[in-house]
Amino acid sequence: MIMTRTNESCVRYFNVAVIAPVNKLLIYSYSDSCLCDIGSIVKVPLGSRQVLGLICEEVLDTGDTASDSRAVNIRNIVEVLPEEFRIPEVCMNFLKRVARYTMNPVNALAPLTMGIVQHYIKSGNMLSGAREEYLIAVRENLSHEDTQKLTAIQRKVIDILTHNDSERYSSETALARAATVSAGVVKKLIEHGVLVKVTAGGRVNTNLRCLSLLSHIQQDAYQQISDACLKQTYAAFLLFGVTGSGKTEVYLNVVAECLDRGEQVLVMLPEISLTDTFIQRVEQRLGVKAIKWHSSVSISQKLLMWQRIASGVPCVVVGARSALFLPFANLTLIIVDEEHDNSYKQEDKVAYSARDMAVLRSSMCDAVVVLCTATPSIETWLNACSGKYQRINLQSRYGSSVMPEVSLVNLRDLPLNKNSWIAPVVADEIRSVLEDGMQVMLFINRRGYAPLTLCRKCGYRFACPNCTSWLVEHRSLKYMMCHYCNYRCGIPDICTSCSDSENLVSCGPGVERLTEEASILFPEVDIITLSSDLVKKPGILKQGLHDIASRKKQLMIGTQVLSKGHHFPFLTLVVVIDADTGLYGCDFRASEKTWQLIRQVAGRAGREKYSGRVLIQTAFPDHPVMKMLVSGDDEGFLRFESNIRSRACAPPFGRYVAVMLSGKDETTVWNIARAYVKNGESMRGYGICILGPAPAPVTYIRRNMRVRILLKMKKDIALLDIVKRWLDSVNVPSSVLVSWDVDPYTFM
DNA sequence: AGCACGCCGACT
DNA sequence: GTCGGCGTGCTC
Repeated sequence: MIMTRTNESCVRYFNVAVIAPVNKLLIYSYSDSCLCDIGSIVKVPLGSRQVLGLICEEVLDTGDTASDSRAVNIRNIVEVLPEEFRIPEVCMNFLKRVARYTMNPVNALAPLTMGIVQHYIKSGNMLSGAREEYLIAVRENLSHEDTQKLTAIQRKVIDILTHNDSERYSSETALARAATVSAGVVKKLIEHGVLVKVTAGGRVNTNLRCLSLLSHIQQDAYQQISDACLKQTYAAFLLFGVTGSGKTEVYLNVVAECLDRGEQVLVMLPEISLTDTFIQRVEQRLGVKAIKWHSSVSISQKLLMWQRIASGVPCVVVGARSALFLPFANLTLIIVDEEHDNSYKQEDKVAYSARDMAVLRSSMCDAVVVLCTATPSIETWLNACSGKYQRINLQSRYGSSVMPEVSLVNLRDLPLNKNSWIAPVVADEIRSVLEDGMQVMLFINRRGYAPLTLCRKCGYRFACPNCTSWLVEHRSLKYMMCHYCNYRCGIPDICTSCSDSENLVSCGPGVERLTEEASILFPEVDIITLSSDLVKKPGILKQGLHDIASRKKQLMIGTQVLSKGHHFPFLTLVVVIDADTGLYGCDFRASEKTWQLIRQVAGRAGREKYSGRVLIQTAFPDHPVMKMLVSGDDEGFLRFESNIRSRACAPPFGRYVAVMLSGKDETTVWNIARAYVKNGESMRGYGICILGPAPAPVTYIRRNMRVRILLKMKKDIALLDIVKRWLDSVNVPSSVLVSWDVDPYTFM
């Protein structure tokens, strides 16, 4: 708490990040010094209305030295929200660091931390009955005598809870059903305190714990991380383990220990569709109610959890990247699962990498961070090589399963038939596996039926009227669609240009077309097709995965949704239909992405007693990525790829900042871009190299012309301050939108 | 985001 | 001369 100076009669001045599109901090005054400090959420007047704001720093020299503060009329803070809405100091420092790193004002970042509070205030402080979720557990230290007093029926309930370790019950009726008693019995036991409701952040009930036995290798890994957590200082780990090596079991043991010590833990997952299954696993293993945090959790639930997290109660939060900005008061461990996954990179609004920011967050609060993956990003792998992260290997699969054998199908020697994307030899393989009663997965990273439709008579190609992109035919959904702006129209039967109706052809394969081919090749087989647009409703994916696990479906055809996290015991053959998309494109991460994706998909095969095979169809069998996928030489690939990056001074050896300008009027956009480049010449003195302006690869999106400027520099945070000044140096009209991305992932 | 301010065309 | 369209800019 900052002391009030006696000569100033208790009036204090603060820089406030208001929740409004204002790109700087505003000064407000407050006259009751004890209630308000850095991290307080306040209501302030802004023009004619009131908005929420976050107190960022105290201004000690107003009036005298700050020349502009005299010119403005400093208004008073209207209200300070109660203590339970205060953002802890570490979180404030973290926000400021992220703001500097991403070259944004704190205003732009503040909603990430306090957005839910804003929702709550806006809705008139109404909490629409946040029904608290819980698990039912037997009271700790229930004595033998206590049990003796119970009736036989009541003991049935206790038995269910104590003997069936891996099952957790989250409602009275579910437990009653499992114990074949009436709900009243369970209710009475709760009333008498024999059973308790375990809520999120509640005291850890250790007799609910059921950790599995670890192998020697897992035990070593666990020990290293556990020891680091005990030291209460920052440490970063790369937990490098092939799919199926038991990474999760390793870190769940550490999570359990942290909770026992009364600490807070964050587990980040790349995909929200994975959280429910994961939370179930956490709750079964650790016997605690986990806090779920992602976009589809209700506001009232979120607010309740937000306050609990801010109050510092021990808890485990499982969430998407947005959970990183929660007001943890006592965070000691962050797990970043599937650290290589590109969905950790947020690209709209404020661009940031949740993985990198998780490392930063840990280092700022003396926490331990564990990056888990089977296919590390080059960044993480190099940090592990240099000793910045401690590397832990889990290189053999748990139990008896072995890594699948990978081979290439050279499409140059074995060309595909017309309108076919499954090579005849591959079809034979698939058939023989299916005949053995095993499952097959065909992987193609393209949604829809066909990526391009053209007229063979006049050469017309169906393109989006608003973007520089082809319209993708989605035959099952009965429309053509632009994957950039969501534009849709009916599937044409005549050419837009020459009105010919005989010569429209679909070019290239998508999941739907592959399904069509497979159902002709294997008519007797049950096929399931999974892609993000076919599984929009949450239940459908779950049902689909269930059908696969129960062997109701033998052949699965899908996009990326199939590559992550799932476990199919009877899957023994994985076919990568087109490994080459993007491999020779302009993207400097193309090799890395291809390697990660194929390696992940390959990891789905042969995870239990049946060994797996992977076939990769490629026209470039000599490409180093393909060669190393076959040899399984992960380390070799990572070394090879980092050598290339090193020579080009590409990330992570140097830093890129991508700047994108877009607007309806081409000339204005180009003029602004040129003004930026001209002003940028002065940055060369700092070793900042400026490239462009150039039209973006997707030149138009929603009729907006897009022009790109790329900056290359050394990795030095001070340089970003210079770049920020450069970004402010051009007067940009509101018709042009300027956005930037430090450490960009894609350049589209 | 709102709201004021100002510049320009249409209309009493 | 005055009303009102919207593009531009500011909010402590």
